[in-house]
Amino acid sequence: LKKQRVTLKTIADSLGITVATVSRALKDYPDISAKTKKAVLDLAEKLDYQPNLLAQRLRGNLSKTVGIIIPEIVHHFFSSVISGIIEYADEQGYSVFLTQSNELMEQEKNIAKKLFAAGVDGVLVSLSDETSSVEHLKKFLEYGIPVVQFDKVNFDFPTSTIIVDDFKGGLDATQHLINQGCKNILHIRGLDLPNNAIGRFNGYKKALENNGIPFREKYVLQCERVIQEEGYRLVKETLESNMKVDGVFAITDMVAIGAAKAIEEAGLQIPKDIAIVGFSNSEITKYFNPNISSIHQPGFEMGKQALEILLREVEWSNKNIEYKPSHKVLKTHLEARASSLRK
Amino acid sequence: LKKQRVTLKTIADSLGITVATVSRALKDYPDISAKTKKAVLDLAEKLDYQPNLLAQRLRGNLSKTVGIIIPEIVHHFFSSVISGIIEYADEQGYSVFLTQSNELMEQEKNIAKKLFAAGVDGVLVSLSDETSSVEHLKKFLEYGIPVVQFDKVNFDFPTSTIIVDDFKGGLDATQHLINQGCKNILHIRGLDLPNNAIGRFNGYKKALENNGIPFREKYVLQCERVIQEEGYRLVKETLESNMKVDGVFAITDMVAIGAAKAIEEAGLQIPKDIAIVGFSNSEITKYFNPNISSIHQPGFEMGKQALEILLREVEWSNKNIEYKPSHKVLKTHLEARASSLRK
DNA sequence: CTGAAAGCGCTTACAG
DNA sequence: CTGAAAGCGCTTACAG
Repeated sequence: LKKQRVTLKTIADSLGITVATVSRALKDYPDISAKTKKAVLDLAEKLDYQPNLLAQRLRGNLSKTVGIIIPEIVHHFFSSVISGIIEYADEQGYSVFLTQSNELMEQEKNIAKKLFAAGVDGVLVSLSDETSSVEHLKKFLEYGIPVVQFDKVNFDFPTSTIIVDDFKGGLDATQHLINQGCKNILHIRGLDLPNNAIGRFNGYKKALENNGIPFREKYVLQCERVIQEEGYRLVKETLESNMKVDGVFAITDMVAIGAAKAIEEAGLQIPKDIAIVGFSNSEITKYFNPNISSIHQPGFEMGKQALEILLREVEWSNKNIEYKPSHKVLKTHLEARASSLRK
Repeated sequence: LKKQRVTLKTIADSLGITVATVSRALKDYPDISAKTKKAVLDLAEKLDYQPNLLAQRLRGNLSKTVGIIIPEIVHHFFSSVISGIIEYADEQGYSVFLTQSNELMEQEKNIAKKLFAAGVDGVLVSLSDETSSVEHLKKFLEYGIPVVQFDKVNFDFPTSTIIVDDFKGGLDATQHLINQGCKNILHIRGLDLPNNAIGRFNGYKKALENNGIPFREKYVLQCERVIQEEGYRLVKETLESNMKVDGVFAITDMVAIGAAKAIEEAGLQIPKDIAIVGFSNSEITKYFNPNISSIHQPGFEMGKQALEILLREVEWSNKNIEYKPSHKVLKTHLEARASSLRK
């Protein structure tokens, strides 16, 4: 014998009034008599009435749901972002429709359709590494559904963005290696498209320039996918080719760890022979031996702020208020550890 | 100028028919004329019609949403579970309402209320370490909303469960240490309540018994919280007390890493002086130096299967079919690595 | 073969 | 102060 869910009707019938009155009493409308209000509130409390969210949302033409498209859930940085989003969504009475693209543009397209069908009020997206066009996301804007891009964004797509200062991160990482005496610094970069790969690369270049170190194309290696194995492969090949290397700035911590393995296998010492800096300051940097220096990226904060921006725009959109996309850049900082500290 | 969402009415008006007919045409009802059907399908395609999920769900008295209560999102094992859940939910046309308890019973209670209000069709829950009573989850069952517990479960609560074989894991881990020549094996256990802490502890005990090694209370240390720092603190204290230790079986990989740090700081060698085995086979075990031996736990698989079980029960519940809770135990296996292999 | 009607649970402008 | 009615977008039993 299943219990039946308590609705406005349950309360109304039991009190001999209409659902309209019950609804108003619960929502503290001014015109309700004190007596009725008390009766309704007491009974609602007693029966543990919970409004049906689906009905409220359908009626209000608002789903109170936001979609998130993320490249990978099993990932320290992204799961931190998710955690920030969920916490703030909860505070604001929003539900979150979480999806992952697995870094594939095709999946991103399918997901976009589903989110649209689900009637989300807004979308938070971090683009896949493959995403070369954002056609599949334009539909949201056409229907007045705000989109906020975070971490991996396309600046040609006119939405708000929130990223970390990848340029500054790349600059700081490289300057730190130079300060430690490195002169032949390898940069293992990411794919062509993602702004974070570009920003970090530009920071690397600028740091060399600032210190009068010539930029050499062959000191920039590109991952086919941003994974540990690629860091390992690229550094192994480089060391076997007898290129002179005394520092490595890797696009991510996992790539840095791959590099570290190749360096150790070559019989070289970290940081004495080759110093290493990664990016993200993920948990793993503190457990790998040697501890990996890294650029800290505030994931939780990014998630929270991305949703703040989005919900503000959702409100504006509902009120038909025109707004301009905003562009936020969160600060990064270097956490110098054993992998680069030569002292 | 925002575009308006396409509804059945948009199509009906444009074709001069009623929404009922449009609905039937789209759902491939038998009685529709070929001509009407084609006209509707063509226009729906052209306008990229997507049914309003809220309306469908309200009408069908099914939210097609399941709630997940998880202790921590930023956690390798749990994020793998989430990933498995989301993938299968997507296949089945379900949405997922993801929440985290932060290992706090109080938060778990609040979350349960929210999930109920949200009208989820079912709930997947991994209990917080603190959870001593499941009163807050009973309401779901009373209303015919199935609950499946995973990983950290309470067997007194009559729902289906899916866990890994913690007993076998603890047994294998300890037997392995014994095989490597350890005779004085420390077990760093988790809290009193979680079944996984109990199972692993019992496996430890049984392995000692199987090998005629006496069980000694003082070789079992308990974490106040299951975190790295506790592994460090407990092992450090033990070593300082001059207790004889040549092996450590830790409740989790992070606790094992804390233990490893304490051992190294004491000037002892891993695995020569003290061998270590952790639990979960998280990513970090492969990057820590020395690589940490661990018991593999299939997170993605657990998430997927938990949802499979849940959705089956949701269906039964909707059809008022009686069912008995099922209890699934996934296999674990040891991944022996440098931290315990003495050769 | 298709329309008219009812209803899922809610909210709110309109009456009285 | 409260009721009656309409409507959010859908589905489906009932007519014809």
